Amino acid sequence: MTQQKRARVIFHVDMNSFYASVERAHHPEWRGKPLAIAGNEAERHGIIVTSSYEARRQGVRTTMTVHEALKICPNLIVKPPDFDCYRKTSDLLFQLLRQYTDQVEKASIDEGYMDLSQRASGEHPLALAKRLQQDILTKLKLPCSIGIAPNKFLAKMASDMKKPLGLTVLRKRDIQEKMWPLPIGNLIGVGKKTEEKLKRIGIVTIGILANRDQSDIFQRYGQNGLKLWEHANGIDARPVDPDAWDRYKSIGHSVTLPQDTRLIETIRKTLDGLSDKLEKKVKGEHVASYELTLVIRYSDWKTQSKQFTLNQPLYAKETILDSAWKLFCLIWNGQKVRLLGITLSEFQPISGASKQLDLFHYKEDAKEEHRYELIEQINDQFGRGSIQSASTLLSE
DNA sequence: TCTGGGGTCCTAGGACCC
DNA sequence: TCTGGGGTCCTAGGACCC
Repeated sequence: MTQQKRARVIFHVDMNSFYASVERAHHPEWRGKPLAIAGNEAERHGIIVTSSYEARRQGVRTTMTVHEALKICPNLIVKPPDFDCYRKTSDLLFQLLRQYTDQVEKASIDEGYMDLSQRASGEHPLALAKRLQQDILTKLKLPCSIGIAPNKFLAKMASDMKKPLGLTVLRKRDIQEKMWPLPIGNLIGVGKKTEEKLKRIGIVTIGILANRDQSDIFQRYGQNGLKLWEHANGIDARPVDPDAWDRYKSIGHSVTLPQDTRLIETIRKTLDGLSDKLEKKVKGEHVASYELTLVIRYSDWKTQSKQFTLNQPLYAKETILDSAWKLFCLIWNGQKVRLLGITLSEFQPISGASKQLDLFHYKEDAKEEHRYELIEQINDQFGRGSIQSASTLLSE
């Protein structure tokens, strides 16, 4: 006989305008004022990353340019981002969450899931959430919203329903009343493109999707559509996975150039800088990569990428740069470049039994040897002489 | 609306094999 | 001989999220 499974108790903790709130915790004089976090406009990094609720009330939105934002909100305080500080604050936040349960999954820098099904105390979930929210507010001076539901998806929808400082319970039996009337664009996973597609066949609310024929949705929109249909019906079996965050699938860096360029020196220098950052990151994670992807974005926003699988582990700046440069020379169409990116993937821990060598402290000649082997492999795969011709390009 | 940077997942089409 | 069909693997590109 099948036993009725007890509903899980999942929290989704979502920090309210996290970067702006962190800045405000450090700058009390900004309290109650419209504040936005944005990069340097002159270098074309000037878009709003996040903003305080005061700024949002005046119409400031994420991805707006600073220029636009200042037009509609002239008294806006614009602060460049301090990601190191946000990461440290995030660490403190998750330490705090883990005092409540070890079943905590970090989903991004400012949001996480908690599975409180097995909590020892008989405390009501809503009371517990209230206590947690107050705890975060008192200890970190940061506001958050918490969604309480029987699965991750519903918990995330719930935390989204009331901001800032919201506490929302979304049970299965609340779906029809609380979730189905919402516009289809509010469903997590439905972006602009999908919203348009769904609206074209009359699906304008979450409820309409939920009540459409499941196999019809699958036939039209495949795996993605099926997932959306399940979510619209409150179905989501994904467990809270405390280790998910540590299992990186890829690590990448990209940068939009101050100006679109064809200058080979600028491109080479940019790739050099990205390789440098990647080496540091990969070292910190104690992994080596067996796959590299180069991304080029052109003036017209067209994006090109090329992936390269290596039979030698990749972890040193020189070899990352060699591979990236090689791929650039292979795929560049000669048009002005707007953005360059390098992403590493297919990792293996370097402390593992597979490699006895301490990869980061080995001798220079071994390093040269390794680099040579890599260039050989690149040449084998893409044709001899291309690295040399790349160097020739550079010296022109 | 002239549009950053960090990620994840899915899909369509080609290569290759039997 | 110009020609089937199924399965698997790989890769580039797109959509989405914060």
